Amino acid sequence: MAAQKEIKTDRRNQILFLAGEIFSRKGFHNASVSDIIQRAGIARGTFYLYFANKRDIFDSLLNEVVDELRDRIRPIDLQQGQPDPIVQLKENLHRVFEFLTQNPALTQILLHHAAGLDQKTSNLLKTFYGRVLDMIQSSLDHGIRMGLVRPCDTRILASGVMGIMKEVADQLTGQPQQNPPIDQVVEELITFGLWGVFVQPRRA
Amino acid sequence: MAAQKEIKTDRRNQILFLAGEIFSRKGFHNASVSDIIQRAGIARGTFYLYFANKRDIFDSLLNEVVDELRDRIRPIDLQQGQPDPIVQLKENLHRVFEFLTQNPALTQILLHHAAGLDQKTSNLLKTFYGRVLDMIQSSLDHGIRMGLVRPCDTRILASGVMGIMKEVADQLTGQPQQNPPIDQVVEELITFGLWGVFVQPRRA
Amino acid sequence: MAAQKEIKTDRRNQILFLAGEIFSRKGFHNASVSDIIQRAGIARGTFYLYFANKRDIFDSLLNEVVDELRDRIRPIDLQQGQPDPIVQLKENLHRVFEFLTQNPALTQILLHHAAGLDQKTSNLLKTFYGRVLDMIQSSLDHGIRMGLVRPCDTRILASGVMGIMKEVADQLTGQPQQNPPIDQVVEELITFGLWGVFVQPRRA
Amino acid sequence: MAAQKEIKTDRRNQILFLAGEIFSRKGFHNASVSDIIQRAGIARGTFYLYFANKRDIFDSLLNEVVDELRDRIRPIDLQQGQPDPIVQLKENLHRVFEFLTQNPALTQILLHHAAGLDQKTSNLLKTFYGRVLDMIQSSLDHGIRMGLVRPCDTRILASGVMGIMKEVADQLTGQPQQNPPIDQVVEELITFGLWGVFVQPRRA
DNA sequence: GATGAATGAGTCTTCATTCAT
DNA sequence: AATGAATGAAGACTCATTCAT
Repeated sequence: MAAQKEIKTDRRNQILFLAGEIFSRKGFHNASVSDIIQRAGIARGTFYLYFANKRDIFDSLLNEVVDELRDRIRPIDLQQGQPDPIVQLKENLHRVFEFLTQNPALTQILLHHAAGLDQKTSNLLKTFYGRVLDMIQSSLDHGIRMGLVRPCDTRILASGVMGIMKEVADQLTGQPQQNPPIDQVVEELITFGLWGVFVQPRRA
Repeated sequence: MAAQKEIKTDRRNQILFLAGEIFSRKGFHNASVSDIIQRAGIARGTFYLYFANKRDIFDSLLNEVVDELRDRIRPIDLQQGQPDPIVQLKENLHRVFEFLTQNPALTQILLHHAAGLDQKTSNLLKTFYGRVLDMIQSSLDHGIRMGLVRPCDTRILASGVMGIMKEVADQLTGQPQQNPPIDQVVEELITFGLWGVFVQPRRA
Repeated sequence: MAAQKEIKTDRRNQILFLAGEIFSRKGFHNASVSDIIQRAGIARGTFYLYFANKRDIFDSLLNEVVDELRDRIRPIDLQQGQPDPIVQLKENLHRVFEFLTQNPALTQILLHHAAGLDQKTSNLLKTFYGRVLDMIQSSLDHGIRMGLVRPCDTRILASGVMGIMKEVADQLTGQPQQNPPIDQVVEELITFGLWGVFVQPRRA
Repeated sequence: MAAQKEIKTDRRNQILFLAGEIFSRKGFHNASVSDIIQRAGIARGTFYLYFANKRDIFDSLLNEVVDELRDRIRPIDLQQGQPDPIVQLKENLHRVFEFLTQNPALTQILLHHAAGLDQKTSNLLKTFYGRVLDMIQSSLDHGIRMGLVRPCDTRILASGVMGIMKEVADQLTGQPQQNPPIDQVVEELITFGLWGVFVQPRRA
């Protein structure tokens, strides 16, 4: 029974994975159920044994990324005894980019094919990104209060920070290519976020 | 004759504008020609008097943004006698955000509904964004050579910079809301890009 | 007023003629009103000043051929004092082929584009061809009674005779080419119809 | 598997047959896919399971006639030991009329609804009829050289002969009716073609 | 009379989903 | 569980015809 279940799960996951590649390449509307079953080598009816409909399989993929990212993004703990906040930040970025680069198809789906599908998906994304945005913003606010971050419009900069992450993630997964090691990417981004690009230090 | 032509152009532009709102809200596939003609208050045949097909009107909108942005993004001229590079940078950002905030529907189409439509559109975007990316990267490279920018992986940071712009543009146009004045947004972004968020100056 | 009327008639005839060429080349369905007005250099609305609708102009052309052919095909008068029946036959054929070769477009419309348009046109053709068929058959019947024609299934042979005329007419008008003189064509056909192609005389 | 395939072929043939009746009655343009599926008692989508589009099913029907006729029309072999040429001719006619009378719908499609559909179909017909015409003409030429056929304009007479066949075929299939036996029709036509209708033998 | 922008009924075609085997 | 033939709702596009100018 357990073996049965596992087989079923395996089959489901296999279809899911292949569908991910298809959606990633073609987007939701251009990808047809025919594309998926052909790629998976299954019959049309079999598809509907594992997924309620085309939206269902897409949602499954999308939830997979979103859930995993939610897990990997952890609020920065400023209590004493915790690692340095910047180290925590690095670890966050590392965990996120590690997952995304290992799942380029899911990344492309999240970044390019989820927005604007319908209201339900829009809300899902809005909630997810909103939460991340809030986390970034509150970190900045906190930093300002602690005198670590210069005063600024934290809403705008939070957006900027998220934009950096999205675009770099896109760059890293957009096409099969040799990417720099994640550590280096993270290092560059953190340096950029903290001190910008200018050589001349900022004058108060 | 000129009046006639103008009337025809006006009608076309009116349909174009309303279609922009529809596409912006629903995306290409979920928006039907019926939606557009209903919104525009015209007959089905009238639509095809001004546009060859559904793709044609979408492409017209997309080209409109891309062309306009291309016009507004100007390479930074480092020759003597020209305005300070940072001033030029500010002007670029100002021109871009001004257009985008005034055309939220077009912005949403560009950011969310153009990717993955088909190969042709993919190529258009790849070319456009690629050119912008190159411009940013070469500016950074140039800055490094001139000793103004600290050495860094300019490819990654160029992506980051573009990500900032995309995400902020999205933020500013995503929903009807009161946005901060463009000048202030630009100021925040430039400060962020140059010096980051950290109060402590970077140590060599 | 008469001049006016004539002008109107001229314009109508001009459109009619050009439409004939279009229908002849494309057939009723593939020819569009746009094709016709473009060829005639008139506005869309103008077309409907002269013709009630697309069917109307087609019918006008068709009636033109059918009426003219009806005029040119005259029953063979066997009364004494009339020309030899075979001479009358030759004259019939001559009149018919003369008109058809001079109006290749109308011929093609009659032969290829009128059948199967709708019930009304079908009936028109059935009536016209039926009358011709009857005429041929009754001539044969008459000939048999007079001992000039050998006994035969006159229904079948009447069809055959009409088929000869249709196909030869098609051949003569199907494409712009140099045709043999009508007299010669008629001569060949009559010889063929009377004596066939065989050298050996038929034995009783 | 073989049974499956047969079922599928059967269904296809069934649709094909019924579509033939529809096209035969209404012609290509007046027949709608709705007509066909209604007649066949199938769903809209089912139609497109067996045929790529409306043209495809029409072409299939047309090719069916043309291919079959090509098979049934065999060049007359004048070598010694072969049946008398006139016997061969009779057999040709018999095979052709047998097929046509058994497939009146296909015959009507070939004769009335294929011409002028588009360039592709025009070429198909031109090629087919052209080949038949050449065959007839070269037979006549050959007959003249052998002294069996009187000298004549073989191009014109070849057209005439083909016209006979077309028109008689049309007559035999145009409407449900009692036709004379094929043998008798063939006999009449051959006698007509060889010796014409006149009782008086032709004088040199 | 002439114009041509506007109309909308009519068709073809696609594709996600179902269900009998 | 698996299959794939069948379904039909949905949507794009055409083009003959009208009518205000």
